[in-house]
Parts: sequence; structure tokens; C-alpha cells
Amino acid sequence: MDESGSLDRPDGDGAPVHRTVRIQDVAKLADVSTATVSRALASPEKVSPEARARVLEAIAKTGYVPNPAARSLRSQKTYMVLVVLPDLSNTFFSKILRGVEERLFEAGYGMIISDLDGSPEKEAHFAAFTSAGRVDGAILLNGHLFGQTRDGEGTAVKIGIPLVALCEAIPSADIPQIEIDNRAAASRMTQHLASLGHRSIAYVSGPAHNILEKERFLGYQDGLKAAGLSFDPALVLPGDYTIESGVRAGQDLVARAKRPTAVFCTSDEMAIGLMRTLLSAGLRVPDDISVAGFDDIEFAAVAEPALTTIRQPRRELGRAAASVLIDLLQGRPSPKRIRLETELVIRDSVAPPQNIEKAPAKSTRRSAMKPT
Amino acid sequence: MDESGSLDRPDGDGAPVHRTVRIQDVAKLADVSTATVSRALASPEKVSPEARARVLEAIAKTGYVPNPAARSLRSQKTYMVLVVLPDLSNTFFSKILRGVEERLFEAGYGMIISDLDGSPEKEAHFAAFTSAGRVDGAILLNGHLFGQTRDGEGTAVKIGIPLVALCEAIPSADIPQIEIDNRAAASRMTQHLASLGHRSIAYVSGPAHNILEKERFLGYQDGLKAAGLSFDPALVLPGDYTIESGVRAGQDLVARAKRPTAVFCTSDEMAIGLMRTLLSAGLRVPDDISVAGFDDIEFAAVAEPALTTIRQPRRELGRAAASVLIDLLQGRPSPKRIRLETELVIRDSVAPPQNIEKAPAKSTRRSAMKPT
DNA sequence: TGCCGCCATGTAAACGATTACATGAAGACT
DNA sequence: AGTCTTCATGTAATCGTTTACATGGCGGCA
Repeated sequence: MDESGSLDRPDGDGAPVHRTVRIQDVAKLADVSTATVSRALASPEKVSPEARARVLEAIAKTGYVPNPAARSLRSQKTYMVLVVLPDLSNTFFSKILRGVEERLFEAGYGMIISDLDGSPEKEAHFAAFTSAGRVDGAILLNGHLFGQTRDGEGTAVKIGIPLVALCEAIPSADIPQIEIDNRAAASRMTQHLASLGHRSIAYVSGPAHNILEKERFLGYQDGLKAAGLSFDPALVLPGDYTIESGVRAGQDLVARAKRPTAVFCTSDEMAIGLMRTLLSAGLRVPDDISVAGFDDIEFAAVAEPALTTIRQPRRELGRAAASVLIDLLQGRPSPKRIRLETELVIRDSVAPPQNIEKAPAKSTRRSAMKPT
Repeated sequence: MDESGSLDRPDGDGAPVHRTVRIQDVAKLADVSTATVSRALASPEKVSPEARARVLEAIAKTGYVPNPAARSLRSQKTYMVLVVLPDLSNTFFSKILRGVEERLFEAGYGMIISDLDGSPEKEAHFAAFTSAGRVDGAILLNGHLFGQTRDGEGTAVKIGIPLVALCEAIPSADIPQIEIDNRAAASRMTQHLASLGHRSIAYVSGPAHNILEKERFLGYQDGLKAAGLSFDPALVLPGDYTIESGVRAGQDLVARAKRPTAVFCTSDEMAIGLMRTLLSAGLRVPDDISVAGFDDIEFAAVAEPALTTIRQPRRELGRAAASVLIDLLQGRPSPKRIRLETELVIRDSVAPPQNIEKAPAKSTRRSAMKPT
């Protein structure tokens, strides 16, 4: 567009120059070589204090910022990290992303986001993007390597950079995994429901081949067993973590003659969609049926009734993944697996089943329905 | 780390080379010069069909991907766009982001995200980042230029690249603005409430200096006027678009002796938080009080009761902003302002006030409360 | 036929940093 | 005192493209 260039380059006291300041300009002003300037920035200990001071002053005076393209071309580093995720618009991910960005920023890395959106085309693009060296490393939230399915089928595209799996572990890959103990958490929730007296606890699943789903499902079964309850396949309802699938599961339940007294949904979205359907059909939560979620998204606390759920430390998960990747990028040793603690958050959507009704434990539960 | 290099470079038929393929390798294989390879990719019309075919074949055979750092260094283009936003974890933004990413991807651009998180430090960093030429352009969702306040105070950092303002217009800046007509939308909602018979309509505001807030507030007043209602400052409740501020506004209302019959919240988050508080206090929505939101986020449809609100075409807003920026980047003319249409979404949280109660219009409204 | 211009291509000079290697000075050690 | 390190610094090659300029061939037009 504007190729006029050099015009706006006064050679008076070069303060408000428009053309980019180069390392040479700094070097000249500080009366050292470009090598010294570069070193003063990259490895200060290799430069005499006096020289460094002059360089820093010159940098301050000129407002010099290293050209990242040049730096990257020469040093083969981009100070950029790719974050791959299946759906950017999902509330659950955005909080995690925040943790990632935060930590990356602290370490001087930028974050590039790739929202795969289920498109193999996009995936291929980003695989190329990645191997083309546009980023130093990547954090995978999508549960599989480039070019593979979730089950590890297909040959993983050979990516020559460090990778980290976040949330959805990738068992077939030899890369660090940052996650929660989904199995234990699901077991805990199931036992919580059982401990209140529920003997018929339904389970709304995630997508079939999802590793989170597999783990949580095992946890559900663990929990039943620990509580001495038997597993009933009829109580497993298919879902995919979306609000809509929660609504569908709710419709299924409503249509049943014999309903469970509690439903454990493996995502808050599903729990909210399900509750909504139950309420619309005239069922009361938790009086007629208890509903539990998973994740503790923002809206869980203001759902009606407020949702009992499992809290995942989302921001910390993001930060941890970023930290591990940074360690990797900087050649430091890093743990192969990090498991962060979850928390059982008890709110109003779960209560003992009606037949063993006791005094309602929690605060404002359902008070809206019975104006005193 | 691994500086061994060149070892794994067979000079037999160089098919499975590990070291990066360079443009030279392609040129050699296609028996042309590097310039021709470059041209075959960048401007195919300048290369003979035969040469182009040979080049493409060679590229396919070698799996060549241009080195972005080198390309960027030489051409001063990064094919990267910065998206600046105040809070990544906000549901509202993530859907917009998706539209942005989608469109950028189509045009071959990558997206870098900067979550300012209210930190001036981060803002300064990204200002430097931007002027250092790490991106070709930026989309601003945060309502102000680098170095300025929302009110246009302070001197905007001179950024030498195209900018686009998305959602939150930046009046003081001469850059394209992509937005909705907030004033008209707010007016429409207010009139909708009035048309149902509400004469006392409260307003829960956004943050004071926010331009969206200013516009929506004007729209609220327009709507009152159009409906022949007078403006009552006592009915304006402070908010900041968060769930929590909605909860607070709700508490305020609950505490009042004389309550409005309808509340217009300028974000769905606030509406959901407010409804929750009203319900907990034993008030019924919409029977006792109608509640309207703004944005139509995912959870609006499954709130209890389902929320009447204004739908913003979020994905399209994102796409439009990206399109305009791309036009700018590629030297094409672009509109200075785009206003996308909003839609009044009528659900169950709004009904005529009790004293002129008619047959309830909508489907499943409140049916949960009265099991037939 | 002769000249002009166009077209496809090649050659080589940037782009702006990092960094291997060379250099010279200043202690350290025998 | 002479040599050997060590240290701070400078010189210049290098990263892999894009692209201005040069070149040669070919067809069109007078």
C-alpha cells in the first residue's frame, strides 16, 4: 500500500521517528555493536554493566522493540503457543483459556487459538501451521493428536514441538497430561447421592468415545459399588455435554413411568437443560428428583435451583498446562502428569429422596415455590 | 536443544527428509528458480501453467510449507490478527470470537488473543506487541484504544496498523465500527414491556462509562417516551453486566415496598442473577414481576423461566469485524460502520402485569409451578 | 523486416535479528 | 616474565523468504 517509506525519517535528534527502530540504531546510539545489544537483552550476564546500562538507555530513548520475525527466523523460536480446542464458545473452555493466557503472558509467550469446530480441514491446516514452525509448542484440549482419532487410530502427524494434553488426556501419546481425576470425582458425586438415600441414580453420559466420559462412567460405577448399589443400564442416558442433550435426557425421564430419584449429569450444561425440562413438565427439583452436575460453571450457582456439582479448578488447570509447556520449551524437566483436586459443591438441586424426607438442609431451597 | 542438524539429511532421493524443506529444495526439484516458486504461490497468474504445475507437484512431493518468519521478515506481513478483549471468560465474547476466528481462518489469517483482564501492564505489553509488528491488524472489543480511557482521555498510542472496533464503538477513533444499534434495541424492549401494560419499568444498567450502557440507557428513555411513560430515576439500578450485579439489583428490588412490574436488565447475566434472587425471595416471574435481558446468550433459553431478551447476532458480528479488517489489510475499501440487526426474542419471563392479567401467551410458562 | 513491448524467468539484494568465531585486553598461574 | 585463561566485544555469516531489476525470447505492428 504505502511504499513511500523513508520519507518520514528525520535525521535530526531522532526521537519521534516513525520508521521502525532497528537494533543497529540502538547500537549506534549506545556506541556498541549490534551483537552487544542483542546480548544485553538475551543474556545480560555476558555484557559489562556499563555497556548494558548504555544499551538500556538507548533502548529507552529510541523505544526499540526487537522485530519478532527476524528474531524468530534466526533463532527458530517464535514465543508463540498454539492452543487447540474443539469449541471456543463453550463456557467451560473459556475460563481455562484465561488461565493459560495468564501464565503464558507472564512467561513472555503469546497465545494463538485454534477452534477446530469439528472440521478436519481446519485440523489439517493447524497441523501444517504447527509443523511450519509458527509456534514453539501447543496445548491440546481436544483429546487427540493431529491426524488421529480420539481412540488413537490413524497415524499422528509428526509434530516437532513440545505438546501438552489438557483436560482430555491422550493415553496413546507420550506427552504430559494435565487433568483432574475424573473417575474419583464421579465416584464421589455418586456416593454423595447414595449417602443421601438415593438407590436409583441415573447417569447422563458424555459423548461415547470421549475419555472424560469413559473415566466418569467408571467413576459412576465405582460409586454405585461403593454404596452397595447395583448398576442398571436402563439408568444410563446418552448425552454429549450440551444443553440440548440435557433437555433430551430430561424428556426421556419425564416420559418414564418409573423414574430414578436422582440424576447425575456429567456436565453442568446438561444438568441445567435437564432441570429445565423437568420443571417444565411439572416435576420438582430436588423434591421429586435430585439433579447433580459436573464442572461448576458460572451459571451453576444461579440455576434454579442452584446446582450441586463438582468444581474443576479451571483457571489453575490452564495455568498448570501452560507452566508445564513452558518448562518443556525452556528445556527444564517437567512432570509427566498433573492431577488437580476437584471439590464437591453442595447446593440446592440435590436432596434426600422424598420417602425419607427430612428437614431440608440448605438455605433458600425452592422457597420460590412456596411463598411462606 | 537439538542442534545436531544436517545429519538426518540424506542426499539420495530426498523424500523423507526431516530437516525443514526450504523453498530452494522445491525449486531444485521443479527445476525452476526460487523466485518462480514464490510467484507460483503468491501470484499464480505471473507464472506459466507448466511451471506452476511442476512447482505444485514438487511442493506436494516435499510437503513444503513456507517459513512464516522469513516470509514475514521480508514482506512485513504476519498474517496474524490480534483480538483485544476485556474478559475472555465471558460467555458473550466467546461466541463472537468464534465468528472472528472462523472468518480469519477462511482468509488465511491466524488469531492471537489478548485478554486484558483490567491490567494496564498487559495493555502496555500488547500495545508494544502490536507496534512491534507481530500482527497485521487488530480487533478491539474493549471499547478504547491502547493508552486511552473509554472516554478518550490520554493519548492513544500510535499504532501503525489497521484497527477495527467491535461491539463497543470507540467514538473518538477514526476506525471502522462494527456493532448493533444498542439504542434502538433498548428502546424496542422498553416499548415491548410498555405495550404489555407495564407502566413502571425498572432498568438495570451497565458500567457507568461504558458506551453500550450510554446507548442502551438512551434507548430505555426513548422507549419510555414513545410509550408515554415518564422517566423515574428511582427505577434505575446500577449494574455492570455480571451475574453478581444482577443479584444485587434483585436484592434492592426485593427490599422495596413499592416494586416496578417489569425490569429491563441490559445483560442476560444480570437478568438471570436477578431472577434467581426474586425467586428465592418468593416472588414469581413473570406473574409478580417481568424480567427482560439483553444478548440472548445460550443460557437465556434454559433459564427458569426462559428469558425474554434481545438477540445479538454474535457470530455474525465477529465475522463482520474480521471481514472489514481483512479488507483493510488487503487494501480494499471497507465500510466505516456496520450495524447488524438485533431481534426481540419473546420467551416466558415477561408477561402483562398482574392487574390486567390475560391468558398467558407462551408455551410452558411457569407450568412447573402449577402441576396442572 | 525491424523495432518495441510483453511475458516468463532468473539473479541477487534485501528484511533484522542471533550467534559462531575472531580479537584484544586483562588478570592468573607457573 | 611469559603464557594461558577468561572476559567483553566486534565482525560477519546466517536464517528462508520476497521482490526489484535484469535478461532473453517471442509475437505484433508498421
